[in-house]
Amino acid sequence: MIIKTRFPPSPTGYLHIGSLRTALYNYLFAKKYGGIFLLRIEDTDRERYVEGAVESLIQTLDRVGLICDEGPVLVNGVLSEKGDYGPYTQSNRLDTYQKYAHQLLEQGSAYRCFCSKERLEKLRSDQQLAKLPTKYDRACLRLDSTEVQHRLNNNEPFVIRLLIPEGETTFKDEIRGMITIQNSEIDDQILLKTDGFPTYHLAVVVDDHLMGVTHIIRGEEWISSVPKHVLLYHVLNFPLPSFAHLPLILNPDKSKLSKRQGDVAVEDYLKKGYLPEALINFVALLGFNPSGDREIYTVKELIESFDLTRVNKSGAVFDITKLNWMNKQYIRSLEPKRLMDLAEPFFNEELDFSFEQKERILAVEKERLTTLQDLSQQTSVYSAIPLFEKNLLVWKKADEQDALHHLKNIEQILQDADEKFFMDQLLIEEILKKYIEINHYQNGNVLWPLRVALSGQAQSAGPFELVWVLGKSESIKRIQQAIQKIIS
RNA sequence: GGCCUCAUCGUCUAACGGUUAGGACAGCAGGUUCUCAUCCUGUAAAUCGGGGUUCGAUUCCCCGUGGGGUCACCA
Repeated sequence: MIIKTRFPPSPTGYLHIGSLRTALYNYLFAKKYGGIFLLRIEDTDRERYVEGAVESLIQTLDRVGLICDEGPVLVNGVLSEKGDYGPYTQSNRLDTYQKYAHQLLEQGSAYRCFCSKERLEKLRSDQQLAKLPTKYDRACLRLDSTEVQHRLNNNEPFVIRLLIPEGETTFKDEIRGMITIQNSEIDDQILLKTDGFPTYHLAVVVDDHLMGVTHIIRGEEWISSVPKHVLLYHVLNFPLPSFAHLPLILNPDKSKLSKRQGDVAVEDYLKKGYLPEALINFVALLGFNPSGDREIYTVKELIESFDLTRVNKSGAVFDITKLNWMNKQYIRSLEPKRLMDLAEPFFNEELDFSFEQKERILAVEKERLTTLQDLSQQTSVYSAIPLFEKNLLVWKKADEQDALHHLKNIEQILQDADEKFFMDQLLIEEILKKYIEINHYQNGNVLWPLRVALSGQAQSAGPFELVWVLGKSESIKRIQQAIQKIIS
């Protein structure tokens, strides 16, 4: 049997962090067993329809590397599908759901309900007042067939409800074990709405079966509706898949992760300069741990070590400070080309750096970045030197004359150096350090004023790096300006 | 409130029923470095409570307590 997992988002226009983890775990599980990762669009709520949401969803999944094996794909920006079980968008499968809903009607496993929303709301509020469980009272189940026929002839709108039998329902969750619930606790779930669209419950069961899904891995918020689904599988005579419900990702106050308390959209984090790799790594470890004392894992390693039985049962707080740390790790260690691809959009366009300059700036500044967004603020120094007081040029253990002396000498060294010198950061360091060594100077006496002359800042990248990025003429120009500052 | 469910440092987590309860992030204190960022060292910090079972419970069972989820013609 081929393992098939699925990720069925409702297209709301953004990808929730929790959904990212759900998608990732589905992906990891499928890949680990050589299975199929399926993407399905669950858009049966037309009131929440968002134009272009599917496209942006697929793009986001693409950016974080969660490419589905089956389902909707974007080819040159145009939506199409791959796989033999389509369509993979539920709004294109209405006939299928209706067919099964009517089959259940004929079987006597479901019934029509003509109750208005108003009546249902009243019923619910009365039940709440009386502190009773809120359940449909099955008024329409008691309608005789001539009455039903009469209402149908009158074109009265109706929904189709699942008739929950007596007894209890037990199912196995791969993470939590056996769970049993009394059927009397379950409402006669609406399967087909008045508009002919299915509810989640019907659509998910029908689709998962028809599409050959073997493992359902999703958030814990679904656990209470599993019994309905199990009952549906039973009356539809479908074999049961495996269920695994993931613990929730939490706000710092331990409630379910929500807007209000920070960003929840993957797109927001990408926009802020968090790397896809970091996001994936971070989210993977929210609720799962391969074994022990490691934090950084490649996707390949995650696939190898993924194990549903090692997924935690309790919720995990989304801790941005740890994400920041991890993002920093990835920025510092990512392959330069990949990093540049990700970082380029974050350079301030007004600064107008050449690609080569960007490469050097990134090589230098990546040591100091928490997110790529920091790039826009931290790089202006390479474009123009900020204003600064001449006192800043003086090393704490020296004086103006000392600074002047060294700046002049280094200016001369740079003047005499050829272009090759400025191409090689290590060579720059070697030559300037030699100047310090042979004259028995202290590092600070030379490097502090040089660094300030080049950056205009008390805190910046090192002087060798600055010379390398700024190049010959700009470096010399800045040193000359500093010299003037002291003299005048 | 009913039902379901969960429970190790502030946070993410590790620990065949036997460990001085480990690691990471954040914190604090030092150190390296021209500054920043790194890096290094050290430090503080947890098994929710009560009963069992056992020679021995973080680990198994029960009861509390606390948290969370869910109770729509939303997914």
